Amino acid sequence: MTNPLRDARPLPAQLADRLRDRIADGDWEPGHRLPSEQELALEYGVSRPTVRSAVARLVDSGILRVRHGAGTFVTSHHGGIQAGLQELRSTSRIIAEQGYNCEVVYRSRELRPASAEEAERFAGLPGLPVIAIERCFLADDEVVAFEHDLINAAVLPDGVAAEDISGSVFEFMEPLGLLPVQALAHVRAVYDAAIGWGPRRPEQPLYVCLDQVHYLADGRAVSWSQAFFVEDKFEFTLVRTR
Amino acid sequence: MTNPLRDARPLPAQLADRLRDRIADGDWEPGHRLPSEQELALEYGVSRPTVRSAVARLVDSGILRVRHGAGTFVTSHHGGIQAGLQELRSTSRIIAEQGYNCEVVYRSRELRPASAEEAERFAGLPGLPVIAIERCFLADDEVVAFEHDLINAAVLPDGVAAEDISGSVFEFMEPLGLLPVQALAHVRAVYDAAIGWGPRRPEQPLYVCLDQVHYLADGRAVSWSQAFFVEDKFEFTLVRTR
DNA sequence: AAGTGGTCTAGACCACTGA
DNA sequence: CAGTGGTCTAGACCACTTT
Repeated sequence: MTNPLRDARPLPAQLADRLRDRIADGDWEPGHRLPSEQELALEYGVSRPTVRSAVARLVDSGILRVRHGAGTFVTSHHGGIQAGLQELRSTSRIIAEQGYNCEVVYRSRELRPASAEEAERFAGLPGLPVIAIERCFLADDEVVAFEHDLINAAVLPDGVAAEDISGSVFEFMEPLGLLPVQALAHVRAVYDAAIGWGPRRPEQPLYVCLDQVHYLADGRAVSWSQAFFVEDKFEFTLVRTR
Repeated sequence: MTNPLRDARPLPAQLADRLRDRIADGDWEPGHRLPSEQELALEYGVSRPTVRSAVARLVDSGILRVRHGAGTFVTSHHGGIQAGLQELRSTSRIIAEQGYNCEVVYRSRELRPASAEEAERFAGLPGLPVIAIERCFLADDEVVAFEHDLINAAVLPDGVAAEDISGSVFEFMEPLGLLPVQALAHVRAVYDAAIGWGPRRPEQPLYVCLDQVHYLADGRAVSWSQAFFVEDKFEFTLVRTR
């Protein structure tokens, strides 16, 4: 059976957060060299592969740069909200961690049966109850993303209503023990005036779309999320290796 | 499998290719379970972490699906050219490996000094010699991508001319020992009629742009590539983990 | 030469699946 | 229950950078 107590995040992700915080706090300035992987392993009481995995995450996010034989260095970064594509984080958290004031505005929230196409995403039958959400994200009062979410209501405990959800979906799911641990994402470019809404929508309806299904630790699909990031407001980085 | 070759690719990448080939050959059909990680490790003479790393690459590409406790399964795939974003492969190879006939058409090839902005990408000075290339990729006679490349001519051996380059840039660089091992990529959405050219350009000028700098094993930046993938012709997949 | 990151191994222990 | 994948460790050896 599933053990609800043992859903701590993996060590590399925890360590990456601690290192990210130290950099954000100015503990290590841009250009500065971090302690060696060996030293970090000792300091945090983990193995060197775990340190390497944590560092790799921050390299993906564009925060660190590694130079073979020389060391690991803090990069200085440019415009846009930095986001590593490979790390699964809630949109609001990505925005907030960059020092912006993040606000989430809901346009609609509705419990309804899923269409055949929608149900297929959850490997479920048509008519499966889902909570459909439309919302947008603001960073310092500027619209930076729109998001369409479909939450599989079958995995939610009884008595949860669509109106209970506000702000971050991740923060809503976490106390229920339903935090997604993995997402299978597709990347698309979208040019569609029907996506944006509200008075502050961007002039040009051009978006990077992350179409992703979120999975729980037990493999169940918990949500289907289509996030539309306003082009130029985000800086999506990615490390590709041979 | 001890690895006697000096500049061989990492074992996980080699193993991923061998598994990919076996799947392409129909050795394992969609839906079928692969041998366990332990068995694959024995069969190929590598450790289990190496097998896991290889499998992770194929999961990123959408070719495999892993079910905890049950096994690793071959997925059946849909439309578009499948490409895992995290794996660095040449555009022509991605297309060819999906069974399409890949053709590369060059529009221009030119040796010239880099502008200030361009040189910055290479951490070089303005005036740095670069080879600028414009080309497009066809899969089964259909245009699927346009690409602008800038190759740092300072890393090329003397006597190499812009006209020597044809087909895949990777295949041109490999025998020179200048194969990139890593790319730092930015993902953007682009809607611009100035990108496409030629009689077969797509009706709608909407692209997923991979803006990437390629690095050699010694850390030198060797090329700056802006690849514009025609929306809907590619299926870029990505696994995001917590 | 010393110290750094790059790669890979062997193996331990856990959680999950399916018979 | 046996077998599978999920996670993490300890350490070996190599290539590279710096002194």
